[in-house]
Amino acid sequence: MSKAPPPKPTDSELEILHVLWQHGPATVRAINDHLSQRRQAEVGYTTTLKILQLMLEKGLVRRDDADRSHVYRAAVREQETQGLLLDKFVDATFGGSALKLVMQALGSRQTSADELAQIRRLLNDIEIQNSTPNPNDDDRA
Amino acid sequence: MSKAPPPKPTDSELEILHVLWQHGPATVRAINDHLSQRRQAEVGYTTTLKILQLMLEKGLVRRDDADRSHVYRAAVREQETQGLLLDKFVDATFGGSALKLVMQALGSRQTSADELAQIRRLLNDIEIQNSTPNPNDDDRA
DNA sequence: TTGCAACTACGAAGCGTTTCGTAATATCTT
DNA sequence: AAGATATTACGAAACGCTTCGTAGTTGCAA
Repeated sequence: MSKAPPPKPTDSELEILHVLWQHGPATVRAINDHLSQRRQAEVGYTTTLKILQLMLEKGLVRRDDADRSHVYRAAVREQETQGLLLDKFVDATFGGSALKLVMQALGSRQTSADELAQIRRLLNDIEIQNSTPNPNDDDRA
Repeated sequence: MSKAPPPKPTDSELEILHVLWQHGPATVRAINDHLSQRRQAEVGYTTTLKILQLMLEKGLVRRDDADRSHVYRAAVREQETQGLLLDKFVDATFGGSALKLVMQALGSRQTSADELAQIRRLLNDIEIQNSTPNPNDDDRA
C-alpha cells in the first residue's frame, strides 16, 4: 500500500507551482507578489493563502511554519507534474495519440531552426536507445 | 466587428465533439450511446441533451430540428479546436514553450520507430519550407 | 381514440474552484 | 505597554460544469 499520490493541480495551483519551481521556497507574500506581477490585476492576499492551504492538504506543497510567516515549497517535481498533465491532455484532446499532439504542435506553429535541431537530437537519442537496448535493463526497478 | 468565436470546449463537450468528428451528424440518442460505450458507466440521456443544448448556445454545434429527433453536427473543426486547446495548455503547463512540450511528449514516453519516422518527415518539410519561402505567400487567405 | 414510448425543455442540486471578508493572533513600533 | 501592522485560519459567496428529475409535447401502436 502506498500513500495516495498528489492529485492533478488546478490552473491556479499550477501557477503557484511555477513560481515555486522557478524561485524556490517562498512566503505567501512573495508568492502573491509574483502572481500579481504575472497577471493583469492584483491578486488578493488571502486568495493566494487559501489556495496554498488547500495545496498543503492535497500534498502539492509542504510548509515550514517555524517562523510566523510560513514558508512554502513545492512537494511535486516539475517534470513529473507536467508529464501527468500531459497524459491527461493527450487523452482528452488527441485520443491518446502523442504523435498527433507533436504533429499539431510542430505543424501549426512557428518553430525556430534551433528548436528543430534540438528535436532532431532528441530523435537520434531515442533511436539509438531503441536499437541498442541495455542488457542490464533487468536490473531496473 | 466579427462574431465572437466559439469558446474553448469543456471536457464533456470535447468528448461529444470527438463523437461528431468521428461519426458525423447524429441524434442525441446516437451520441449518448457512443458516450456510454466510451465510458465505464451509463450516461444519462438528459445529461447529454443538456450539454448539447449548451453547446448550441455557445456555437460549438449546429442542429437540424426539422425532424422530431434533432440532428446535431460539429460547428468547429477538429484541427482548429485542438490547436486552440493546445495553445492554452502549452501556456499553462509549459510556460508557452512548445519545444518543452514536444521534448516531454517524446522523452518520457514509448514512441515507435514508425512514429519517429513520421516526425522526421515533418521536420524535413518544415525546414524546407523555412529555407525556401514561397514568393506567393501573399496570395494566401 | 386512447395510451404508451420517445423526445425536448427547463430548473435545480451537487461539486470543485476561485475569490474575498472577517476574526483571531502574533509581531513591530513608538 | 498600547496601538498599528502583518499574518493565519475560516467561512461563505460566486461561478462554471455536470448531472438528473420532471413536465410538456409529439408520434406511434393497439
